[in-house]
Amino acid sequence: MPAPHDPAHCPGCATPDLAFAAHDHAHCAADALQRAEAITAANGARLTPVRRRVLEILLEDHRALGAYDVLARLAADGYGNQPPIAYRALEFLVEQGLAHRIQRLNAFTACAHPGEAHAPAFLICRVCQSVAEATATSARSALDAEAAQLGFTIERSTIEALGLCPACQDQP
Amino acid sequence: MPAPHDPAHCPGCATPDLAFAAHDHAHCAADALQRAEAITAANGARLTPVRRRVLEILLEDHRALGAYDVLARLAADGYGNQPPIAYRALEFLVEQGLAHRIQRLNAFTACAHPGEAHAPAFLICRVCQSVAEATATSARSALDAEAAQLGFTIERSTIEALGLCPACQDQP
DNA sequence: CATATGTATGTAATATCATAACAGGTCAAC
DNA sequence: GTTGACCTGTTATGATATTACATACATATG
Ligand SMILES: [Zn+2]
Ligand SMILES: [Zn+2]
Ligand SMILES: [Zn+2]
Ligand SMILES: [Zn+2]
Repeated sequence: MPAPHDPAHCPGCATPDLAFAAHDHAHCAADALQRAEAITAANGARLTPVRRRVLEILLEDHRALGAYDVLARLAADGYGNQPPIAYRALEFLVEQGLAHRIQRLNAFTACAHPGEAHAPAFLICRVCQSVAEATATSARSALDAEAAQLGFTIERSTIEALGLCPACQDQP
Repeated sequence: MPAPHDPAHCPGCATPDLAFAAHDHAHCAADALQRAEAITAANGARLTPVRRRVLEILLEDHRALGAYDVLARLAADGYGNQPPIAYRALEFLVEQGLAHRIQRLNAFTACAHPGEAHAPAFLICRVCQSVAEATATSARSALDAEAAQLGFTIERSTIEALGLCPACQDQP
């Protein structure tokens, strides 16, 4: 088990929204898993083996996986291979704030900021399929303001963008 | 054929984002259809009977319809009843900027500002299912700025919000 | 007018994504 | 040790979307 560490002094943790930047992803993933344990415990929820495994799979890289992709991986690991197995675990992770659903892709990705209140925006590279979770605080406030003008109360928002990540802009 | 009119002096046209406001929706829809004729003509595209009918169906109110809902309506009108009939017409309308896809609902809605460059945000009421197309210019700029910081270039964005429209907030 | 070409529509088959409903297992509280 | 809550396994089905190919229509050209 990795030693607990202080995010404020960790080079990996200091850089936000690092999906597109070179970073110690093993650290990134291990840290997320460790937080997941703490968060679920605090919520009185159980991070069971399947659920934990699904999170590990999502954490393998900064991409989004469809439920059936996850399911195939689970089946290979000896878990059940029927859709509800994957959908239930994914739903749990989303409820606990450990994963997000990407509407545009009908897919799921691990949350980059578990346990922190945040308004995420997702930047999806149409070439390499990587997905970065950016902070959309200002976009979200602008949206709230616009909605308020029309008398609409926002409960949940979806902010996603499709385009080219830094790496894929350089080799067209 | 309705007489052409000057949007700047038309009460219906003067109020933007009127989905939630009481308005002359017949005017709203007729105007959109008339614009659609002009836009497709200008683009050298053909607003054929099916395509026109699909747009009319979407314009019936400020809601989003699934492809199969549209398809059922088309079939009732004597058009083909296989999925591609609906999907192709919808795709055409989206390409021409006459309709938008609502990712969250797997559904389509008529564009409220056809022919105008605009960054739309969709406000979806979870009670009455109405969908308002708001202008998300400032939210979109904020998103562009955040993306630019990460070196990401946005090509298309999806901004959607789920919540309560003014009418549904009053009767909970 | 005849025919070639591009574009639109009709249809069948299939792929992909998602949920309902129920059965059985685990675990802790009582 | 029984109860009840929750989790997992399984079957079946529903909802959304695309591929591939055939046919019909428009219009451009000889
Ligand atoms: Zn990482
Ligand atoms: Zn997140
Ligand atoms: Zn209207
Ligand atoms: Zn629009």
